[in-house]
Amino acid sequence: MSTAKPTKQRGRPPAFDHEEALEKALRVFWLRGYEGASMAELTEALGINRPSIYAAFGNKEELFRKALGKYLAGPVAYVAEAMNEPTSRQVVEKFLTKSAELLTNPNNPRGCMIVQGALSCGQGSELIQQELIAHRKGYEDALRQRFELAQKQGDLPNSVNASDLAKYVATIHQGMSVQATSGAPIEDLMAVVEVALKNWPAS
Amino acid sequence: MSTAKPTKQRGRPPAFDHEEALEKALRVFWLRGYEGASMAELTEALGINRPSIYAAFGNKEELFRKALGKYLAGPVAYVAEAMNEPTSRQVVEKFLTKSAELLTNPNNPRGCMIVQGALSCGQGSELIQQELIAHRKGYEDALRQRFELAQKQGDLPNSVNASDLAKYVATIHQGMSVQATSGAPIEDLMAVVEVALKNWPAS
DNA sequence: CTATTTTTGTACCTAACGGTATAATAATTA
DNA sequence: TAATTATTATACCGTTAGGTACAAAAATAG
Repeated sequence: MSTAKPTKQRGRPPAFDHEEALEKALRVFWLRGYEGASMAELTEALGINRPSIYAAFGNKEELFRKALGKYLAGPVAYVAEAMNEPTSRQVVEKFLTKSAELLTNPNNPRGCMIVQGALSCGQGSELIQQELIAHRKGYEDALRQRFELAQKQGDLPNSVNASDLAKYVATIHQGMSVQATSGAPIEDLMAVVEVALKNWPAS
Repeated sequence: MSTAKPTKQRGRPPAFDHEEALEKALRVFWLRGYEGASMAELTEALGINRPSIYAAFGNKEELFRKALGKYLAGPVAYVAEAMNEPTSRQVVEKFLTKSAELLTNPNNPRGCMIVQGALSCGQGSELIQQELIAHRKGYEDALRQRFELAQKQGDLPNSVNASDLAKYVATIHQGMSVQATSGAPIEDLMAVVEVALKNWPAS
């Protein structure tokens, strides 16, 4: 069967690019959080009319999820890369260093969208809140698994608890996100990373 | 001049206690954050009518500030106490341990109100956001000063940077607040504290 | 050229938001 | 008891929230 879609579409052509619009929505949600971002501000930022947003993305919740997808695939892609570093120490160093860069990058809103998107929220946003919690746990779990691998490979002592260590690194990352939102410059976050890594357990 | 106020007041007696009402408002703001807490939910929780709230506390912003005052004077009073510990190591141990207890206490909402009250927020809440940032910096600065004192007293090496160390501890605390909101039990936070303290610089 | 399809733009919906006018109520003072 | 004072309770204000009905517009298909 031929599912190759024809280049010529039937109706009136869309006046905006979905990916560009999502990129703009991402910036608003990143800055304001899920609840803090109003549809009015989003409409303004996307430069397209409200019914077009709803036709293209569903509703505010769906728009947030799709913008979050862009966030995961773009600015946060370094996390998966960091896991491929040869040793646990290098994994953490890369993860935290890249985090410090992202969290304070002047081209972005400050802080991490997964941390701040819906940390405290009103009664209507618990679903989004839970989804972000799940994402945070996912990253923490990836660290834990990587540390367990490191223990098998022998670059991390078996005496340490991989789960605790992962939670420690995740805690540092989340704290740095708060620090970035408070205005801490990258130098300060780098200093924190250095302190945090000063005594990394080595075999 | 006699400014001693008479025990008998003039008009209709208030039907609620200001301090109790503030305590209830505190719980709602603590759980929901500044924006996430609606006046409807606050009115419900306080059990008094809306005009009475406005008459007693001004408006939502003022109510938040007064509830925050209760938070600072009550649940968070341990921070000032922790500074009186004899050594910098003990200061941090007490600060972080007590934090872990508070952040996960089942009698409270999860997490720290100063961290989560208005981390990301909409356009109307930047003032509250800035005030909470100032409070976070205040605590961090208290740690820094305490560490500088410790260096003078000789229980902390002069080679370390007191400012960086304070930011490190504040980052751990703020990260633990996020972890608590994500559902981490106290044991996990205690384990993080242990890792964080494992190699505290000693003279 | 006409019919069909899809998106756009205007204008609007209901509900919830923070906040308040106003009158009834319950105490004290004279 | 009558006047005064402060608080309560009802009912409501204008604004903003997220979301949509509907017709005009711009393309393709026959």
